Amino acid sequence: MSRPAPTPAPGPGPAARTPTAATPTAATGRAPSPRGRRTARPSGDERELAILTTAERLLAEQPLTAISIDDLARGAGISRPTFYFYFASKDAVLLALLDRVIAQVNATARTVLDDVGSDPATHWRSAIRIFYETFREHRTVVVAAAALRGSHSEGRRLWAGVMNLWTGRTAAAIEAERARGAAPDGIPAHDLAVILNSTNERVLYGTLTGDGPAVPESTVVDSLATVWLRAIYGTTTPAGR
Amino acid sequence: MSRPAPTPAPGPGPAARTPTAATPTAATGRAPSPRGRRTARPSGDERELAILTTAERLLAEQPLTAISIDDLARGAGISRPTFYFYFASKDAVLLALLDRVIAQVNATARTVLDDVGSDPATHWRSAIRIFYETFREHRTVVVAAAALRGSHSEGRRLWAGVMNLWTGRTAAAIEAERARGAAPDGIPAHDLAVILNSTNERVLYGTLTGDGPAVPESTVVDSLATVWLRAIYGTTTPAGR
DNA sequence: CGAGCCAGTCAACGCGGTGTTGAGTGAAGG
DNA sequence: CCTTCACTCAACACCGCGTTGACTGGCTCG
Repeated sequence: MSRPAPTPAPGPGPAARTPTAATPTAATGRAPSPRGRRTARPSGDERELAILTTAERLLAEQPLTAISIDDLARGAGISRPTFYFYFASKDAVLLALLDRVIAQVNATARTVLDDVGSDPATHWRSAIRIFYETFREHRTVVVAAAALRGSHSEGRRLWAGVMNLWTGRTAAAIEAERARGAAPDGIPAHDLAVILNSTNERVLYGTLTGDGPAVPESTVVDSLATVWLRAIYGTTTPAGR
Repeated sequence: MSRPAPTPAPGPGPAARTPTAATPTAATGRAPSPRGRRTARPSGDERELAILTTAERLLAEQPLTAISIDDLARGAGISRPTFYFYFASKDAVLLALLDRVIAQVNATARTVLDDVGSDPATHWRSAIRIFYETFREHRTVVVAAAALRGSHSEGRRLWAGVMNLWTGRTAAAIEAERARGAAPDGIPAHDLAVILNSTNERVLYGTLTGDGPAVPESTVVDSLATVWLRAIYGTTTPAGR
């Protein structure tokens, strides 16, 4: 009964070490122990962080399903029941990890992409590059999260949120380009934005995991950028014969 | 010890009911009982089929992880140990299901797409439509298989095979179009093929599951076709300002 | 300063799912 | 008839999960 109540973020603890960087992100586990912990007793945060880094390390070698909670606990130097004091489940750990990645990609994107773009080509290209770099840097987490998405509703929701944000921005940018007469109509801007962002997600995933046919790392960004430009600015094709 | 030896396909049984339609597809489970069964004692095949249909039925309501082997066995009117006589694991069942879908999409595609195309636009469009129809018809299996792909190496391999086949065809068709001067260069044909097929996979998945931002069912095929045409035939963009 | 609270910890338990063993049964078939 | 072989299942061993309940040691407040 000493479990922390469903209070997500009580106040700024002394140490600035809080791992879950941004986004509200509800807890994962069914019932009992939601994510956060109340006070800032130092050892506590260290443990939480130890769990996260252990998870990231193990994920580099094996899929989430092959990692037991006991592995995570041992890796962090605690017992299995103690693990549950910090996280409600394995999934919750991965979700916390994913939170950090999402926060980073969003933050980076904001600093670079706020201007609509004097030169559209480089504008779109740099947006793609940011996605690529962040995915690449945290590939283990991203790959594991993609797997989670298939079976875990909370994971799906989280990912859907990210995609919504990005397709929203993309759609707005496309509409702006259309408004100034630079891009043709033909597909609703929102749908086109969904398609292009889906493309990035799937292609980058394939390139970074390397299963199935994939685009080589050295040229993914350029190839994707070319497809984006053609899809956004290209006319509906003469398709001659 | 009466378990069937690792013989995948011994000879054509009397009944033409063999469920695993095409592709060699090694067994899934770690060690003991690989997929097939030897002779054609009728009750045997019926059982195997009963398991498959039960799986497909249950998948319509719940994810694979929520389905226990006992559910499958009971649904087919057998006990749990007996289940293992037919399949090595839950995953093997899904893989068998997926085999059928793959065989169907490949077969359908072959009948429709063999000619290079008098009218490119409709050619590409009908290729996309076939994918869409088949995905749609077996959406539960496809969705479950996509989830499996994240954690199961055999599932990954199977899916990679399909994608290889399709990107190969697409790349060949693109190169043919380039050869006759109808399409420009700019991206290696193979890479473009990978990108476009990845796009289809991800977008159709999103549309059929409905999580995250998605393209409406009524227009997916058209929108995708437009993107394909622009990506294949569009020039590298004037991108003016 | 002593009482009490509270973050933090873990041995031990119960549960549900998995895969295996070993003993059967009944129909073909020599 | 007696063997063989496809097929079946009760019972078992095992593992990972999530929970309980008891314990500890530092902090705070009367």
